Amino acid sequence: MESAQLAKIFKALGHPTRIRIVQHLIEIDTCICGEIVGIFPYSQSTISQHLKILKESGIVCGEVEGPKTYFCVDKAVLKRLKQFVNAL
Amino acid sequence: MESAQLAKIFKALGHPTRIRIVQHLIEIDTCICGEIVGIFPYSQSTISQHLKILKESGIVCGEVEGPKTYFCVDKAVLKRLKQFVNAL
DNA sequence: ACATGTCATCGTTAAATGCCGATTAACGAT
DNA sequence: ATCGTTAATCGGCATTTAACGATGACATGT
Repeated sequence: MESAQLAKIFKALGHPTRIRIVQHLIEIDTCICGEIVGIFPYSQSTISQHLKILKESGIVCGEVEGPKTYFCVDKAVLKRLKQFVNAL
Repeated sequence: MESAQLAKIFKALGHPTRIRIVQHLIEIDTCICGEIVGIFPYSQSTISQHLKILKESGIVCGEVEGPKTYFCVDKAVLKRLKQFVNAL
């Protein structure tokens, strides 16, 4: 992985709320935006924006199912991230 | 480690140049600011600023030795970072 | 004492970020 | 066809970031 792509992932994780979203997604395996909105003291649009950033970095993926979108952590990307960090 | 401190480290690594600075510091073990300036196409002030951000996150530490400052990666912090990422 | 080398900091600029409320889009149920 | 639910996007705002050149601080060599 090149530093530009890695930087994007690190940048995405460079916000407390987004770290906790990722942690929650790993625990829960998958969940919809609305559930995450219920956990944090931020508006729906803000959480949606955070999810967009996480998605764009590649660490999280979302699957549209009807009106809902199911989010989950991309395990392959997470694995690559772990490999990179461990190689440091 | 709490998500606020971790986010700071991730944020610090959320820039391609800063990732490469950290990689270089790990390879070289320790080096002065001027050497890093010579590697990247950025001004001395910009590199100094990047080093400051890395230092403030805790992942890098600098030791003033006369007119020079020797930078190196804080291995304890790096270890904690690895532990956190691996626990994801 | 003075010049040199090394680095941090200041001031500035353009761009990006974080947050919000409001709007829009799309689906499912009535 | 309309309504409620869900989520993405838009416009706006204040703040932060990334980059630069210029300046300042300090130790060392002459």
